Amino acid sequence: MSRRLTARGRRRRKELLDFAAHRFATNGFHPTSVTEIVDGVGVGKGVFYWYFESKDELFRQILIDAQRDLRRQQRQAIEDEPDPLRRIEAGVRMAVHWLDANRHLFALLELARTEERFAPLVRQGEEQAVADALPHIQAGMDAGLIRRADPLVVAHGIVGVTNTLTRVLVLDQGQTADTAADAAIAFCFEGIMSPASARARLGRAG
Amino acid sequence: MSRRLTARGRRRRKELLDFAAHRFATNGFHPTSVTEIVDGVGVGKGVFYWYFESKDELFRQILIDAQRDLRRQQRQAIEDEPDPLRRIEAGVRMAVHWLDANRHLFALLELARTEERFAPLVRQGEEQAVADALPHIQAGMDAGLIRRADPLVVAHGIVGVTNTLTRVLVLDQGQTADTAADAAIAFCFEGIMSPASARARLGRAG
Amino acid sequence: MSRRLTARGRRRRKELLDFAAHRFATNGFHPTSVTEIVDGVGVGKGVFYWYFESKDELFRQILIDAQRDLRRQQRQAIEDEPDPLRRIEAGVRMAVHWLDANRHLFALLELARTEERFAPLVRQGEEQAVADALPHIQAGMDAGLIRRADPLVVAHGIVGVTNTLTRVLVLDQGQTADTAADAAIAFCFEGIMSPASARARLGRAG
Amino acid sequence: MSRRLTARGRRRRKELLDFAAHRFATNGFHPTSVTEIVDGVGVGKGVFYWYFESKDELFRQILIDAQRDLRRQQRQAIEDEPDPLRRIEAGVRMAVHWLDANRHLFALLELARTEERFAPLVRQGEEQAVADALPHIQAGMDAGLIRRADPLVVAHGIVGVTNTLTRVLVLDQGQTADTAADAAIAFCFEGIMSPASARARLGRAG
DNA sequence: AATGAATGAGCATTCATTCAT
DNA sequence: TATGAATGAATGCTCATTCAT
Repeated sequence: MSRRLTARGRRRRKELLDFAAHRFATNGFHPTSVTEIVDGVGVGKGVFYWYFESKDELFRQILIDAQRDLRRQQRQAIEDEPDPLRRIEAGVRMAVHWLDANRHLFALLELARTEERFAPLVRQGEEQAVADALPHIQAGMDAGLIRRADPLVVAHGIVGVTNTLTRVLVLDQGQTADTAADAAIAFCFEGIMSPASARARLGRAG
Repeated sequence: MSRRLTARGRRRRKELLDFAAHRFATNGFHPTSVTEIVDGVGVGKGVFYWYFESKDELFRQILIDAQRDLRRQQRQAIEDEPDPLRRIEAGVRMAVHWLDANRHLFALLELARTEERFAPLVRQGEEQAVADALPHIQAGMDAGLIRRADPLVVAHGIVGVTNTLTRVLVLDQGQTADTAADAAIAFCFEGIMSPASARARLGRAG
Repeated sequence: MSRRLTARGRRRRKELLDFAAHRFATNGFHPTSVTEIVDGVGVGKGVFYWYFESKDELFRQILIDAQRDLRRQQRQAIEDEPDPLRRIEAGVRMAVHWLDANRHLFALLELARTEERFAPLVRQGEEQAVADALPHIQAGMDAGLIRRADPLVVAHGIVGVTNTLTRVLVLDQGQTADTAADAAIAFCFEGIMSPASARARLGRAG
Repeated sequence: MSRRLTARGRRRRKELLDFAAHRFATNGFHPTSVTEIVDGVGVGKGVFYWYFESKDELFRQILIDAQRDLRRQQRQAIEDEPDPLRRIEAGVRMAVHWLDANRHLFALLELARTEERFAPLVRQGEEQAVADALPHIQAGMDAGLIRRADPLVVAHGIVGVTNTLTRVLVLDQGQTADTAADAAIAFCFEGIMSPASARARLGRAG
């Protein structure tokens, strides 16, 4: 594919991508038919296959675009922060906001992870995100701000808390992105123990 | 469809449930056809519809059974622990072990969450799990072991970290369930900050 | 495929094969749709795929059956003839009659030869037919009844004349199979030269 | 569609005809799409429909051109031969050479004959070829060089042997056109019987 | 003359479900 | 209980053809 497109062509393609993304998120990938998509956009069936090689390829394109957009925004959000912990905080905050604003894409990424055909793409994006976070975590450890631990575990833990709390607090319970971000950051930074019991545990662990 | 079944009938039904669960996890729900399932088990199509009203209902049954099993095992793991933090730890540890041993059901639960038709079932199971955890978290707070915070946030945070780290460390990277459980518990209990910076942050926060 | 079929199933399958063979012969393979076939037989679309793996496979089956039938009849026609030339004559005669009686299959074999996907099947059948004829040609040569020449060329020449004259005389011009068979046999046996000029040519050739 | 074309236009048209002829011969008429053709030639779709009314018309044009070319060459090959048998021999020889050199067109003519839509064109060309041969056959009979028989049968017999042996010996077995021509001429002229048995048969037949 | 974009009927095939036996 | 056979709507995709530019 990768046709050379006119401005009009690029607009059509975008229209199809957006419409499909919303339908996939609402209805699921399999239950959403190509017919449904082209009818929704108001074009003939051939148009779909003019812009995309297949329904699968369209989905892949949506996933790639989504991950690229999130990454770009996270980078921008982070770039001016000098402090490692603040950089992590900014990244988490931006993730929550992005997932809130693009909840259909959030749903799609989770969906894609469950289909062997698309999972590698999601995993790859996630590895990228973790790789992006790693230097800051490392810097935090070097500066004595972050506990010594496997930076990969730290990164994945942060991602897990962020995604889960966004889903529950923002999407299910309707709280604001900022509230959810605060909660996620607090959980990630301090854990659940009280300072007293933490000290006790630390003492035990060495 | 709550037929009264003979022992042989119950075995047949179980066979179908198990085979379908594995196929769904490997291939996806939609791409796995009823024909594929009955062929795999070696029976005719009528048998399927004797035991299950529909393919959807079969999937629902798998989900219900899985959640019931996990819950039962978690309860057993917890019941002898007197200390709230230890109860939480035991719960997390059991979850990681169960998700490791039943990774196809893990995949299925994630899959079901992405399909509006099945998502309520998963959400309901999760709410149940959170409700089960809440008293212990509350007890931990009352005993001064756990930081004061919204217990719901705490519960969901724990679940998020547990699921994510199990997926990444155990399923993707092949580490043992115990290693992953240790990592999850450490992350949840202590967070990522070093004691020093935690003290600083606490001071700031009030 | 090669399902185990009940008597009813075998009848259905035959119905589909016959109907499709006639449609393919009249309309062509590509222009005849599966829908057309199942509608013509008066069954649902699934029935087609219950009995055949694909439209291609159905066509292949038709070709195989046709070639098997022709071969069987030729064998029977020949078996009581003691004289090699008479055996060849009987074979040609039977071929003309069969092609007349099964003109739709005649058309199909020619059609199949033009599609790379099916051509090997036709070529194989033809090689079989030639191989079947070879011993009689050889016997004729050994008995001094047939000119010494490459038996393969002889066999293919006979097949070519037989097919062509059947098509032109019987199918296009409406003459009887017997008339066409006489013409084919005369052409093959004696060629087109007059005895006088043949003698002259023979003298020349040595 | 008999547009007046510039020199460049004529070249483009020829390019499309040639490319299509080869694709049709390799892939079949139906399986070859217009898109495939225009992509192969490196032009847009509009160009195709500028030069040809439809895909069918393009195919018809290829067939007409092919038959015209073969006929012209056969005429030239024959014109200097005074002897009727030599004229027939020259015609057969040229046919074998032409079919060898233009095997894709050979395939196309056979293909076209199997599709009711195009068959009349092929039949017409063949009737033309037969009509062209008839006077020479008649002259041969009048001169006592050719056995008295229906000249039409003689003509079609020759065509059948020529086509078949060319296909088998040249295309399938890779022999030279001249070898095949020799074989075809020998078969047509003398038939398969030995002189002795021919005499016996002649005596019998009258 | 030429292009990229669009059309939409049509195609082979699948599949959840039903039913007669 | 169980089976083989049947249903037919629906699916992803193709393709000859048309059209605005």
